[in-house]
This record gives sequence, C-alpha cells and structure tokens, in this order.
Amino acid sequence: MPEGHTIHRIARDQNADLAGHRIAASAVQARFAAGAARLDGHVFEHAEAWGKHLFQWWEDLPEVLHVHLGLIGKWTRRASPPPLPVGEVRLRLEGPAHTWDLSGPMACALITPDEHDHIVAGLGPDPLRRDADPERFVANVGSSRRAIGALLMDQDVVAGIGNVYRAELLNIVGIDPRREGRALTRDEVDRLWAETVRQLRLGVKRNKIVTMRTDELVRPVSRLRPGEGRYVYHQEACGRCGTPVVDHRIGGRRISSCPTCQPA
DNA sequence: CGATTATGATTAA
DNA sequence: TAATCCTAATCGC
Repeated sequence: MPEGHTIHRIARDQNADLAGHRIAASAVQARFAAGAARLDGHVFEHAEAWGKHLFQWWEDLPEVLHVHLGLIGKWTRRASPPPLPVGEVRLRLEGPAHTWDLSGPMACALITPDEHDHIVAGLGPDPLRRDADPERFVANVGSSRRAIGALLMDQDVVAGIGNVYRAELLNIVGIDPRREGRALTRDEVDRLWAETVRQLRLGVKRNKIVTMRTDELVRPVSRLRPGEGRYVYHQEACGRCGTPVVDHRIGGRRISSCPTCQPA
C-alpha cells in the first residue's frame, strides 16, 4: 500500500516508537540475517522519508539502513513483546513498547552515507518535505514532451506519487493524463503541485488514500472500504460528474480518467 | 488449490 | 514493451 504518504507516516511512527531506544533486531529470512545482526543491540537514532525511500540512522553504526517497499512490501506494527513472526519476515525491530516487522521489501540494505546522498540526489522534489522546491517540479514538467501521467510516476520528476495519486490528482485538477508536460499552462502545473502537497499531507494524516472531499463521501473515512473515497482510481464512473471513466496505459500502468472533467 | 491482483521499479530485449 | 523480483489476500473452480 505504499506511496509517499505511507513512507512518511511510517518514518513518523517509527520515530515515536523507536527513537532513542536500544533495539533487538532479528530476521527470519536468511537473506538479511547478517544485516539484522549488525543492527541488533544498537540504539535507533531516527528515521527519514524521502519520496518512497525510508532511511534509518543508528547510533554507533557507520551505515544507514535503506528500505524501499516496492509494490508489495509492508511494515507491520505490533505490541511488544511480539508473537512469533507470521509469514516471511525480512527484518524485525523490537522496541520497548512496539515491534516493527518488515516483509516483502524491494530493497533492504545497509548502505553508506554517500550512497544515501546519491539516492536522494537522484530524486525529484518530495511534496511532503518542507525543503521541497516546487520550481524544480515546474521545470521538470515544463521541459518535457512526455505525458503528464508518466511524469507524475517518475520519481526523478517528483518523489512520492504512485499509481493511485497520479490518477486522482489529474482528475481533481482536470488534466488529461495523455497531455504533454510542456503543453500544460503555468497555472495548471502550480495547481497540480499545490493539490499534490495537500493530498499527500492528508494521506499521511489518515494513513490512507482518500482524495474525495469529506462532504462527498457516502460514509465516514473511518468506515470506508478499500477503494472507496476516490474519484477515478478503480472506479467505473467519475465520482465528481458520473461520466464513465476511460482507461489508458501510460508509463506501463493503467490509469483511468474522466473524459468530461479531464478534456483531452 | 491454483490463478490473479496489488498504492513499485529495474533489467533485458 | 516484457520479464522479473518480492508477499499475501482474494477469487474462481
């Protein structure tokens, strides 16, 4: 379930649970046993999110833990002491009150601070970070002949947006995903960035992607079922005007849009 | 019980 | 563009 909002929320929650505490680290899977052994018994300093990347700093360790969840990776938070691990667990971090289990990540490795800097340097501005520079986003989009639907998924252009948010953001701002980046007006790009910041912040707060306005929801956010609370992603008709959505394949993934709200 | 699917990204062709 | 990796839930038979 990971787009940028998920990773930022995890960083925040791990900081609350683990920062300043000595951690028992272990691994069920042999593939990260050595890494877990290296972390075991050290004090967790802090976690940092950059787009969809999570970095953890540890006291008295020169390396940084780098985790990228990919499509299916998950961090599961449990009360300490935790039950025996269920399923595939790449890494378990046991803190005083809460334990975090990592499964199915695309990347989980100890890297050097230089490698960390290199990863961060290759990312576009992250709308969830206060130091994000919107002008970089404007420049990246405005200079490209690629479709805006592809640009939003490209982490070099803007870091943290995934397949759900790109569809929802373009619907909300009223932009057809097939339009060239350089064909967008300055005002459209500005509104796209502003809406991205607003939606991802809401996502962190709710720990869930709910793009639909509260007054349009059929039930409270807390009781939404999966897939509800969105305008076009996995919807048959546009949640704003009722027009049947149309599907495109952009950037190798499916994206739905509303022909009425998002004219070509 | 096997096939399918998923909010990701890289590599090869 | 297709194949590939990683895991678990869901769906059809």
